[in-house]
Amino acid sequence: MKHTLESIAELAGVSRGTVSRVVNQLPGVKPQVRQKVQEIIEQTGYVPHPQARSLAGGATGNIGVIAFSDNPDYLTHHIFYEVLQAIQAETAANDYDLLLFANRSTADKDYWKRIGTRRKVDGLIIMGEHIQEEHLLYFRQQQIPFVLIGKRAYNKLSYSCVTSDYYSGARQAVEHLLGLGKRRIVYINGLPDMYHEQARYSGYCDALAEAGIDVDQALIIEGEAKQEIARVQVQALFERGVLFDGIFAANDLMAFGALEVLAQHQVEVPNKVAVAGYDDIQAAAYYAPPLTTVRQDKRRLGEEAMNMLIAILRGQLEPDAGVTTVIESDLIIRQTTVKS
Amino acid sequence: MKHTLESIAELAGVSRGTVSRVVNQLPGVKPQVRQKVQEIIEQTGYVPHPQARSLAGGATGNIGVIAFSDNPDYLTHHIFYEVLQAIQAETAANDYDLLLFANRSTADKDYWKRIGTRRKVDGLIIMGEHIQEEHLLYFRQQQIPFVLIGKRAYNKLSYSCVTSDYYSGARQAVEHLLGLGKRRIVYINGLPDMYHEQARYSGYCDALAEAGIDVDQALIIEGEAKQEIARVQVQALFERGVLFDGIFAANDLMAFGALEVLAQHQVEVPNKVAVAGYDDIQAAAYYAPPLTTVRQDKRRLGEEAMNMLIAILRGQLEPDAGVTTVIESDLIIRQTTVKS
DNA sequence: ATTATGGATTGGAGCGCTCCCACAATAGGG
DNA sequence: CCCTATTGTGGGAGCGCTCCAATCCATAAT
Repeated sequence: MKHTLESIAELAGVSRGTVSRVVNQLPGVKPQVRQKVQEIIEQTGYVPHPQARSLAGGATGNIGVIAFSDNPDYLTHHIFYEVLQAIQAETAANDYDLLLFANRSTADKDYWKRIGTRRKVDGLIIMGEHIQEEHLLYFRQQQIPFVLIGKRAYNKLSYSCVTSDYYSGARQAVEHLLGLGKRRIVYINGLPDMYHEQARYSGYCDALAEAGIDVDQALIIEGEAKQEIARVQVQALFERGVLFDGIFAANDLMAFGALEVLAQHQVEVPNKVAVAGYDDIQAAAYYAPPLTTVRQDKRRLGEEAMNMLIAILRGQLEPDAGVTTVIESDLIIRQTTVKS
Repeated sequence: MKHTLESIAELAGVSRGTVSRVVNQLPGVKPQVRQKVQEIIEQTGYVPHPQARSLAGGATGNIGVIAFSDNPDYLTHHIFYEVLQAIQAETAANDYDLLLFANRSTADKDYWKRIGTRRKVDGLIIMGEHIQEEHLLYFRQQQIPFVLIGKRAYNKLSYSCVTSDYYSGARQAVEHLLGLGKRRIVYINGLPDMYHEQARYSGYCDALAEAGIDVDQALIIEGEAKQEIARVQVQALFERGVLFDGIFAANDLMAFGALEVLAQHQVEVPNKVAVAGYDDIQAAAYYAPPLTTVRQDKRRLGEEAMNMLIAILRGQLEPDAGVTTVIESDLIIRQTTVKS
């Protein structure tokens, strides 16, 4: 039993237009008529046809999520899937459906453009490490409203985003290490050209500054944000004879890499060297020893991004308003810094 | 510059119908005409409007994935997100888009029905632990072709599915434990009413049988598939004074639970008791000691499911053909069974 | 009672496609 | 060279909706 606007209209003894107004909660319908129509809709279980609606110029009722990452295991990477999960829940709660895209620049170079050409979404949440200004300019030009998760600096672009407080997260971690009496704290950076790496680095520097310690560039490690790279680089520190008593890594896997090297050199953790990571991936709690790390609130990250996007879609927020919502992070103290 | 069938038709000097036939690769167009039209399409970058197409009775170009799970962290749970990732990649490669649904029966009870009423997908991949026959009957009745990941037994229903080989996975794990000389192997089951739990249990029994060992029901533990439950139940084994020298758990988290209790009782692993898990979640490799476990090939699970669904959508496979594709699993040997 | 006024309601046009039938062009057989 | 098969092509109808004049109907003001 398929119902359409027309069939509902007939049943209610009104016209198509009126039913449409009721369905879309638009003004200009007498309360009694609205009520009557609503009853019929309830009885029949009528649901508007999304494709027809969207073809006629309305919305699609879909939200897109795209992850820009060259990592084929993008979902596994960091905390994507936990954020995604929150977004999905929020999307469903707001009666939208969720389209999941993932762009690996290595494969189909222009994959991400299909979001524009196919026009299947009303709005977009953009995540990932490989977001380019080009991408955002395109979506803006295609008039697809978007919200970023994670902040970035661009020349020509003002956009809204949700980001966790990397500055304060890093600062908490480093202050914690300082509080343990550590003075020479290595910072294992990821790719330093990203906004959040800079924020973390500032947190690191400010924490040291407040403790009256100068930043020693010999303790700053940069490179790809991978476990293997961290391992090699911490090994190099040993070979160069650099002394240190603490390590703060920009993500948990890099902390694991550092811990492996420490174990190889039979350095006592946390007594000789204390280690803190970032992200609180599931494995962090299970690592031996369990890893002290900064936990991002992935659920809120996703929720706030959706709320912001919905505000934009409802016209309550300008698409290029450039609002930034910052989500606090918590330091989770485990045994790489404090003996249980 | 927006193009439509009509505008392309005009440019090519043919009719809408002809262009449509070219776009959809239908027969009945002279080669030269087809070529000509194809050129114009290429030049203009014309892309058919999916909503219009679908309204007019065509396909949506979307594949849905739904996870039935009461766990709010469904994506985190087991290996969902790794399978999802593979599905996404495969979907994109086949020029479909992916809609992600997640049903928690606790929240909106009829959430999953929107997939039927909204008709946004051409086909569905169904995952999760809480799939009911009712769900599948509904999708069948709504004529939405689907493929399951994981096998199940239903009365009235024949469906196609992709599942990993739980029987052989379990058997490999148990044979491995037997090979270490273990004789009294505990099996920590999840919810035993599921097909794959039964398959695993058969694998366990058959491995024992071949080694000439009788199954001792005192060694079989059942309950919810959670770390906490496993912990409590292994603790109970100690309290009851049950002797054992091996543990095979139906998932990694339960293996972790068991290992915690062993550590508390200062039981040497693997010498006194060897432990194997199932799934190979990321944390398994990082656990102390690293966990021997059965790795499911999540990528192939997703890929095969998509391939099967696409075959159905192309009419190459009957929706109710009842084909089962079995994906082998590998035993990953780590230090809970073999000292490094 | 009559007209202005503004909100409620109607229904046509059109979104871009697929489906399908009618018709045109071509090929084959006598 | 004409008549019939066959294949190729054109375009109307319609999918279910939104948008937008045009029209209708109350009510209040004259």
